[in-house]
Amino acid sequence: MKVANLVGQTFKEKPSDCVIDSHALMVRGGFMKYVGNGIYSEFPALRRVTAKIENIIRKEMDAIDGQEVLFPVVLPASLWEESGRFESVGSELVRFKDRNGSKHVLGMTHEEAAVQLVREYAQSYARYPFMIYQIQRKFRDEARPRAGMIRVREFTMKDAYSFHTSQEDLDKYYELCFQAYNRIFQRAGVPEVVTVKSDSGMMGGSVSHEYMLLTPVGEDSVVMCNECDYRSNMEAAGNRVDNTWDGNISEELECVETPGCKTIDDVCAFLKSDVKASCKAVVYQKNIDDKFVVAFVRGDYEVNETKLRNLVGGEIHTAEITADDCLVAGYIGPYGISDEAEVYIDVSLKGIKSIVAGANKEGYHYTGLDLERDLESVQYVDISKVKEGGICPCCGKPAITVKRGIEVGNIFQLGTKYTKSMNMQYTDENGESHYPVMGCYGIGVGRLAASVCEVHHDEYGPVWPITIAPWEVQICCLRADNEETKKVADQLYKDLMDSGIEVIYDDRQIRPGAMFSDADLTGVPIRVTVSPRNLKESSVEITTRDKSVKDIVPIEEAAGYIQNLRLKLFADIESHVEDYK
RNA sequence: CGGCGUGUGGCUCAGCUUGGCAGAGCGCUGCGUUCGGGACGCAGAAGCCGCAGGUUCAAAUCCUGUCACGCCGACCA
Repeated sequence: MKVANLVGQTFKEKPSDCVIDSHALMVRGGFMKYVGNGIYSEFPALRRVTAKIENIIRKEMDAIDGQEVLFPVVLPASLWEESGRFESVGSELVRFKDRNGSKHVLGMTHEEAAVQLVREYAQSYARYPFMIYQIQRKFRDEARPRAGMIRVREFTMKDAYSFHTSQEDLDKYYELCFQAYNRIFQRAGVPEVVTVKSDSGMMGGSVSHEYMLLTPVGEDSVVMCNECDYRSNMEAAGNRVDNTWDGNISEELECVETPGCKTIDDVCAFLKSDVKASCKAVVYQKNIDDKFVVAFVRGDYEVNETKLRNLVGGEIHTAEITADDCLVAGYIGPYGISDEAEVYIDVSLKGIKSIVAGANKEGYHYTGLDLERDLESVQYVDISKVKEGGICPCCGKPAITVKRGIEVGNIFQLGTKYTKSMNMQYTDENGESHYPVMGCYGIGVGRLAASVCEVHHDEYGPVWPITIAPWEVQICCLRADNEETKKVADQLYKDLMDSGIEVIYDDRQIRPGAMFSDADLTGVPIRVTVSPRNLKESSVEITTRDKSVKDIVPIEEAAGYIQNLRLKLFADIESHVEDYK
């Protein structure tokens, strides 16, 4: 391929709407073009990257006996009505009617389609276990697309679905898939992807993990322990709080006037008390009947809405409290609260002897509240967000750290949620019917490409790992108007192509600065510079995009040198790929 | 869905306060000089100033509405 013919344009200036580096570089480098909100087209350079990622995924899925299939993008609503998700999923699911008025959806995930595909086939236990997967476009009408290709509405995803006759068999396969995923990310050149326990959300099921690429621009919070292997995403992270400090002593319960103090900071400043010994109320309402749900956490903690939602057992939304309600906004406390509200008390309040809390009366707070002494009964639940420096729920040391990450993949144990609702059964050895248990496994292809760029780039452009780079070698022919130079570069291009190396060749008659800048933006790992200056020494210059190699090599040795360097770069990445245990 | 902001050649933006011929740089086309980190000169093409309505002799500029996009939040496999 010649740069001169490559469809896609580079830009010198950063587009104004690009906030993160990978987005700006991928637009500037001619990798992608904006089409609409959360919708992008891929130019050839990016398509080559995503195709390579897809092939890495394909190989690893096939290695664990996956079989590639293809589901439709448009699915009849009736399928989603079977599983109940036509109603339960929010407006991310695009629903529409065809010309006959029958309802359809755009596939945002394909559990239903997977069950539909195999429920007749897999009626005998002898067919199990098996896994099917596809690599295909999905559309999710996200509330807020952002960060270029990292969070989009239309995207390519590999989604896999496995079917088993027992939980034990699913466990075994889940572990296999867990390892296959590690290998995929290692092969894609990002061994720094970490796995975390996660909340399974709308997918249902119990066990699930997310694969997170740690980067400050990530939109998810990852909770990690510096002392042990504990890792979790914020939603699923258990919180432990140490409430043994000097001065945590009992005091008398007293109702004091706190005029105009509606926030925790106001109250603590007014009463000159420690935030640690305060109680914050966060009020929600149930979506079904608007009943109030009051969450009490220690003043310096935040509510983890996912954990609360799981406890409440239904959807909740932030409450709007009016004067007519049973709650007094700004002065809500656990002592003397209306029994019309559902109350949850967080573990962060456990063991505090003297708490400042709202008095459920306009302008008043209690001091000296001891929940275990003053309330009839206290049941502590875990509904707060973990904090930096918190206590690890695994090893018990105060070594929790919170980092940002991009979720590049996830795996779930679905159980029988879909096989039951969609009535998929098989007959076992004894002639009895059972519902198979399922696992599902996803990887966002475009998001992975963008994430790799986000983690591997410098100020001039992406630094693609050779396994997913759009090309392996780039030839820069400086002074292509010079006959001798052009001849050598042409010959090298031909030689490399003949030996099966993926080469992009820049023989445009542009100034060196512009050519180097464009090459940096393309991010090809190996660069060969052919120029009159090097030819004086009968040599060419060979460098790597990450600047670790910079050599002057005689022309006749160049092709061999490049092939060796190329193999070395592949081997470097392969050395990080773990074998199956 | 709430808050803030932005819409002017392909890209980055000025012009809007105080209404008066639609501008610059990059990019693009041609010619010439240059040539190892985004050169320079000359000549050129390219604009429903987001859209609709209003005020006015006159609107990119003022008013009203609307749409789109971005950021923060809510939400999210």
